[in-house]
Parts: sequence; C-alpha cells; structure tokens
Amino acid sequence: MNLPIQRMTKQRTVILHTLERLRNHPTADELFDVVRRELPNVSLGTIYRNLDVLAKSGHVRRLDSGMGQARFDAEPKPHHHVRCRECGRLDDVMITPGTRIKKPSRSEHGFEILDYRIEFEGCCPDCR
Amino acid sequence: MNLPIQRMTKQRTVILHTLERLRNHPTADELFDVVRRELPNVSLGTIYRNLDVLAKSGHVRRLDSGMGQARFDAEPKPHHHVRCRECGRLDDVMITPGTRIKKPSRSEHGFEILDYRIEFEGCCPDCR
DNA sequence: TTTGATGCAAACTTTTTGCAGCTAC
DNA sequence: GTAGCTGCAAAAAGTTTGCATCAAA
Repeated sequence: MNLPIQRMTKQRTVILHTLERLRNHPTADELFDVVRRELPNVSLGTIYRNLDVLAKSGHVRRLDSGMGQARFDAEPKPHHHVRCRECGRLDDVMITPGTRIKKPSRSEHGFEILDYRIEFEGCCPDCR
Repeated sequence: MNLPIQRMTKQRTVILHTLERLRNHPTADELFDVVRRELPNVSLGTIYRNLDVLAKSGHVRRLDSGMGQARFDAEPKPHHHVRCRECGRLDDVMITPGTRIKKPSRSEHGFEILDYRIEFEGCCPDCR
C-alpha cells in the first residue's frame, strides 16, 4: 500500500494536499474548483488523471457515491461511511470498538479477501 | 419496503424477472441485451426508467460498481458483496452468523441509520 | 377513459483520450 | 535528455429526457 509516485509535479502535490484537507469527499469537479483557486490553469483532465494515479498508488480512495459521480477520500485512518438516502451526502464513521466482522472464507466464493468496509445508509440531519 | 408498483407492464415484468434470474449483478446495458432477447423492441431508456422505478419501490437495489456503470441486484435475502480489485467483478456474500456490527449512535454524526452493508474487497479467482 | 409507460432519438453529464509542448528527475 | 505530465479540446461512455403514441387498470 502507498506505492511511490513516479513524479511529484506541482499539480499532483496540490491535488493531494487539497484532498487531504477537504473532509467532505469531493467529486472530481468539486475538487477541480478548489484546486483551481491555487492553480488557475489546471485542467479537469489533470484532476481525473491524478486521482487515478493516486488511487492506484493507494494515496486516495475512490468512493462512488451511488448517485452519479465518483467521490474521493484521502483520510488515512481506517474508517467507514454513512450515506444519506435522500441527498447522497457521504460522511465518515470512525471504526467503533464493538464491531466484529467474520471474514468469509475463501472457499465460499473463491475471492482472496484483502479488506472490507461498511457502508451505513440513512437519513442526514438536513433531510430529516 | 417493496411499495406497490403502479402499472405492471410487459416490459416491467420481464425486466424484473430477468434481473431476479440473473445472479451476476448486471449493468443496465447487460440487462438490456438479455431482456431484448425476449422483447426485441425494448429500448435502453425503458430499462433505465424501470430500474429506477424498481429501485425506488425496493424491488431492486442499485449497487454502483465503483468502476463506471451502476450494477443492479434483485436478490431478496439480506447479503453483502465482494468486489474484485482488478476486474470489478461483484459477487454475493451471504450473511455469516459471526458478524456483529455496532451501529454508530446518531449523536456521533447526526444521521438516522436505517441499514448497513459490508463490501469485502479482494481478488477474484480469475485474476489471481 | 385516463394516466402512466413505451420507443425513439436527442441531449446531458461524467470521464477518458490524443496530441503537442513542458518539466521533474 | 527523456519519460512522464500538462492543458486543451474532442470524443467516449453512461444516463436522462421530450415527445408522440400506446396500453394497463
């Protein structure tokens, strides 16, 4: 995990740092709008290409909002998510001690299990 | 859950039954190809409109593959999923008795939690 | 009979890509 | 110096929508 990145360009640095600073799981174009304030000439294509590189290297996680655009997350601590059924808002849920997951055995489905994550589903304060 | 559907058209019936029969979480256009064998004049728009109706009524679940297209599931028994990191293949994992999830309290994040699901991540037999 | 559903095609949104020039290593 | 990266713009991929017609209840 967190393979080294080939070249750390100005754009890549700003994109990663911006994503680490934002905690709201932005979509590519939301991130674009923020990065653009610092690098006015950056293109949306560069945002997508870098999110791809950073996802493959493990620095960033592609979340997939369940409603159209993908969302991205650079939170390094293990955690889960809760999604609002109404508006698609996606918040972090830190791992709680009482959780115990029985990892399914490989023989059941043939997959080698490397990780898991829980997605809670509900209704956010604004939509209630 | 499973609200009544307004009109049960021929197309809607075939779409739902086809999705129940397929167990591989098809994308909209994969489902389109199969439904078309039975209803040659069906349109992709009808597939999307019906998946939307059936998702809202609770008959179908929109899965979101994490790799482009949404995937759909009509399996009624509660279950989780395992996704291949390499090829995006998505299989079912039936609920195992040893699993215990501590539901996060509403006060932590303000969401009213209605459901949850676990997504295991790994490497499928074909990609190993 | 009426209102929701359909087929078709066009529009829209999100993401990817080709290319010529640029830059980190 | 060179391979990888960038901005730009065009294209592709996936999904939604407007409209005239059709059909379920």
